[in-house]
Amino acid sequence: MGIAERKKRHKEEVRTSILAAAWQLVLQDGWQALSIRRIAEAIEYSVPVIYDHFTNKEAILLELTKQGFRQLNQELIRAKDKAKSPEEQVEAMAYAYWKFAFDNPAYYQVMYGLGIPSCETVNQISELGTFSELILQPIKELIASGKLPETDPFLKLHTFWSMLHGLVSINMMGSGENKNELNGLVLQDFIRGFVSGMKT
Amino acid sequence: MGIAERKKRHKEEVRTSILAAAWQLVLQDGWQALSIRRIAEAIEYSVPVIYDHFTNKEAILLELTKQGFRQLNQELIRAKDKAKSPEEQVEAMAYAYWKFAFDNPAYYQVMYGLGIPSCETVNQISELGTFSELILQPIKELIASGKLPETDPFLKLHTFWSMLHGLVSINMMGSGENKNELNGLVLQDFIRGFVSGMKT
DNA sequence: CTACCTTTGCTAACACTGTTAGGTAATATA
DNA sequence: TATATTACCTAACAGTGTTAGCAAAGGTAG
Repeated sequence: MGIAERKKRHKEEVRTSILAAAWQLVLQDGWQALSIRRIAEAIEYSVPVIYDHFTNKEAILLELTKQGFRQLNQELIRAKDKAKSPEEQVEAMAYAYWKFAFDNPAYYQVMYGLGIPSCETVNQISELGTFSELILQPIKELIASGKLPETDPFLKLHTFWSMLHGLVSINMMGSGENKNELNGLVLQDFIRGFVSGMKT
Repeated sequence: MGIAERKKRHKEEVRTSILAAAWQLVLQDGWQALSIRRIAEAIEYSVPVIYDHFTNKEAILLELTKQGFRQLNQELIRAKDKAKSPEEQVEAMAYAYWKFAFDNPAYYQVMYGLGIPSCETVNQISELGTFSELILQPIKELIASGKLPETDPFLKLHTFWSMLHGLVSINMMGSGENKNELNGLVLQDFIRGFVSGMKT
């Protein structure tokens, strides 16, 4: 039954080519220029073929969102592994998160801004679980070693993530000039306020 | 020359009716359901009339964004006037910002998420100036009274705004269940970390 | 090898979207 | 009363996401 496998493999190839084409189009011309017809043209198939692989345009965006979180998680793991103490791990992950966002603005845009993340779509991103636990671990260690006041680790994670996202989000739309001046400082200010606030 | 004035007044009426209709449509069916044709139908005019008042659909969104900031500014002023010390003012404004966002999610969505705030559009929102100065003032007072280390007030404003936006943004998409539990706590955690961090 | 059936892929359409060209009828000015 | 302006509309263009229905190729069974 190698035939069925070959077909399945080919179908998989088309699927990934759809995602690759979509991603390339986004990198070239931005999210607003992404359309089903353009994807179809890029992969040299007709439009309905895309709907054999994805039920929606939103499903394609969802998949790209997952890709984004997978890559972000990898960067976070890499940063975390380099650091030793939980304090340094949290700090390094904050920097890595920030760096990922500004290195891959297109990813960051679809992971948040676009897709209009409703409750339903958010729950479909299993990668968010890995993301959470990645940050949760050093926070729990800090609590266990008594370096954090008696707070809910989920609450701390939530605060950490929220603030970091806010920093990235606001700084990404910043008005050209004073942007470069503040960019680095703002992150340092956050690190000082949140992360090193846990060391005491 | 009362005729020209009457015409001008009427034109103004149509303009505001466009904005009112757009806003009502958004409140009813969400941003995704807002279209020029639906607005035209609601105000009982043909489609091109709308383009006599707004060059774009984006221009309508921009105007609604400004409305949102105007209302937010009002709430901030109200909160600030109730408080006495600069510390309490900053704290009260954080609460007011949070409350505004969750009382008017549609406004908050267009002010940030939608419109894809680029550098150009952001610069067109003059209300952002008022917003900034509103928060900047108590921060500067804190610096002047020596309660803050020698930092750039703009940097502190930036951090304050960013974190607050992040909190709101992440908590708005939260997954139903643990949302209600954390909502209040997260803001308190922020206040404790940022505002009371300035008191020392 | 032929008949059948499933899969694969396409054309063409539907119902929308934002935007605009061009014409008509009403209104105010000379 | 003639003219110019304004107000407004119909109709179209070019694009969007999505789907119904059909043709052809592929593999399967008699």
